[in-house]
Amino acid sequence: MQFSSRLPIATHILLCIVTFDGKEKLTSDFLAGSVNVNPVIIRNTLGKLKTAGLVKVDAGIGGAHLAKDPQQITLLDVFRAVEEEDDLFHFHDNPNPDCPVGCHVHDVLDDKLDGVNDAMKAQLASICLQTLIDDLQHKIQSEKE
Amino acid sequence: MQFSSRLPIATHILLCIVTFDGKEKLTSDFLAGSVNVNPVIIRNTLGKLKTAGLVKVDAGIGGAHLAKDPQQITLLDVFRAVEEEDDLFHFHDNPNPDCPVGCHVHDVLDDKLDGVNDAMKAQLASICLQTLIDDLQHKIQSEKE
DNA sequence: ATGCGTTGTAACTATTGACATTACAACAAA
DNA sequence: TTTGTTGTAATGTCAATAGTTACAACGCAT
Repeated sequence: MQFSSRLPIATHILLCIVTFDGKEKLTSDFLAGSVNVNPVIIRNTLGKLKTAGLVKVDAGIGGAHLAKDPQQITLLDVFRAVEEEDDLFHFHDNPNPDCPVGCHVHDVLDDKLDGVNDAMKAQLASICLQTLIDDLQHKIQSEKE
Repeated sequence: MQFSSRLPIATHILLCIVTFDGKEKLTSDFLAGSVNVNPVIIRNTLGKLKTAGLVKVDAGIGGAHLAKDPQQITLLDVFRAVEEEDDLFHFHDNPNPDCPVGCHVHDVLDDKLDGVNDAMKAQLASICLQTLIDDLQHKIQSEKE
C-alpha cells in the first residue's frame, strides 16, 4: 500500500516551473514531456496547485508560474494540495460494540495513529521547495563539469 | 490515498489475544466477531502475524497466542508483518532523461521522501503493544465504575 | 479410527482508486 | 477570427482491497 504518484509529479512540475520560468513557455504539453505523463494529468495537477494558491496558470495563452516564494512552499503544502486530506490509516468499519476490545479499539488506537500521521506531516513540512531547487541546481552544475 | 485497514485489524486481533487468552478459545470465528470482518480475513492476517513470528496458531484444535512479550512488539513490527514493505510514495515511472529536471528529480526527491518514510516508521516503532494493552485496560476499568 | 471443529488456501466477485486517453467547450492573444 | 492553450467531462484499463464460498489438511475427543 502506498501513496499515489501525485506528490512526486506535483513536485516535478514545480521544479520545472522554477527552472524554466522565463526560458520556456510552460504549457501542459511541455511539462508532460519532462514528467512523461499525459498532459491532462498535468492540467489536473496544476489545477489543484492553483486552487491551493501555489501557482498561477494563464488560461488561453498558456503557461504556469509560481504564486509564492519557493521558500514559502513546503512539501506538506504540495501534499495537501494534491492528495485528499484524510487519515493515513483506514480503520475497519464496525468493531463489535458488545466486545470490551471492540468498543475501545478506536479510543486506544486513534491517538497513536494520529501521531504517526503527524510525524509524517511534520517531516513533509520540514522540506521546502527552495531546498529542492538548490539541490537540483547543484546536480545540474556538477554534471556540466 | 491511505493505507488499508490491515494494521488496525491486526492490532485489534493482538489486543483480543492478550485480553482473552485463557478465558476464551481464540478461533478465527471468535475474533471475526469482535473485529467484525470475515473470518477468512482474520485467518489471513493471523497467518502473516505468524510468519512474522508475532503469534502462534494452533491448527486443527484452533486458537491463537502471542509468541513474544507484548513489550517486545511494536506497531512497526505489526505494520511490517501485514503490509508490503515498499516505499511510501510511488514515483512516476519514466521522467524524461533528456530534461535537466527530469534526469535529476529522482536524485533530488528520493532522499527527502525516504526521510518521510523513516519518520513514519520511527513513530510506529515508538508504540509498543504493552502500551496499548495498558490503555485498553484503563478504559475498560474506568467504564465499570 | 472416525467424527468434529478449526486452520490454511485457492478461487471468484465486487468495489474502488489511479492513471491514460479522447474529446470538446471556454478562453486569450495575435 | 484563427490559433494554441486550459479546464473538464466521459470512458477505459489496471491493480489492490475486501467479502465470500469451498474444501483439503490438521488435531483432538470419543
